[in-house]
Amino acid sequence: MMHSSELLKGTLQTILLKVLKDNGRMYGYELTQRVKDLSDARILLTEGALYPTLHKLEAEGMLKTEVVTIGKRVRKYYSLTAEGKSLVKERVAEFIEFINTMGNVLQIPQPAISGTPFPGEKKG
Amino acid sequence: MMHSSELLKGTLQTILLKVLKDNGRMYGYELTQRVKDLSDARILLTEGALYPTLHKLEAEGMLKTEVVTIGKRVRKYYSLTAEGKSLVKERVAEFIEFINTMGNVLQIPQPAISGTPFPGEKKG
DNA sequence: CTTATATACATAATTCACTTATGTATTAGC
DNA sequence: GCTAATACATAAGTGAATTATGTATATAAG
Repeated sequence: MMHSSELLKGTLQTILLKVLKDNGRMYGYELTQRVKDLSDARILLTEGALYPTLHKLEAEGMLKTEVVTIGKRVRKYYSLTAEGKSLVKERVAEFIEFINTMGNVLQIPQPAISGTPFPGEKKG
Repeated sequence: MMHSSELLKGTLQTILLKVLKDNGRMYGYELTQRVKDLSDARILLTEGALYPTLHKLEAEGMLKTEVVTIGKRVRKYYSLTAEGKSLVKERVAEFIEFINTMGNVLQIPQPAISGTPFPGEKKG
């Protein structure tokens, strides 16, 4: 899923489901780009993780697909099913509980969790 | 490391290092209890994950040990080396960056990350 | 035109942090 | 005397990821 950080493990399904919820129907490559943008290039999805995960979520009935041909290119659009929408809520709630728990264990002061996206970064 | 949540993966070293920093020298079993307390029983370290990780951190020079005999019981106390202290800072900073990044990707509103430990839970 | 890069999908082999299972031994509670 | 808690340790197995590979179209640069 990513070059660095062991921490991303276990977050892939949550990320894909939530980004699909927020953006409506999207195709695989588009998802990688959206996540790259949202994370300021900190999370770079690899195909080896992405496609098997999408296939799995589809097989489980969380996602439905629609194949669209653009010229000679084939795109497979994914969107949430009713079950999928329910799963997103669970997963995001679980993630929030996780960070609150970790915040207590690691004794992280509140100001450390900033409202500002990517503070202190430089352009260019 | 835990029954539920795939999310804990990759957090074990960070947890152990930070709890050792905050509590000084501790032994393995004590660490499992401290983490259980701090997490309101949400994070239950298993020995199969705990001991190999402690051994690895010791082998890497991040922890030093001291064996103490209490009656006929043997306790192995772990504490941070100078290198270990430096590693804690890195790891905690990395974790904070991780949750800020995830907060942006998942579009989690600030109030969701509460200053109150374990809101809404019930006793007993 | 040719080459490199970006777009777009897919799967197989491998890795590695974890879970599960197992083993040993002391101490405390009923 | 039995069970649970304390206290350490390691081996086998799992599964979500990485890495590697494959196919094919579109575009920009030389």
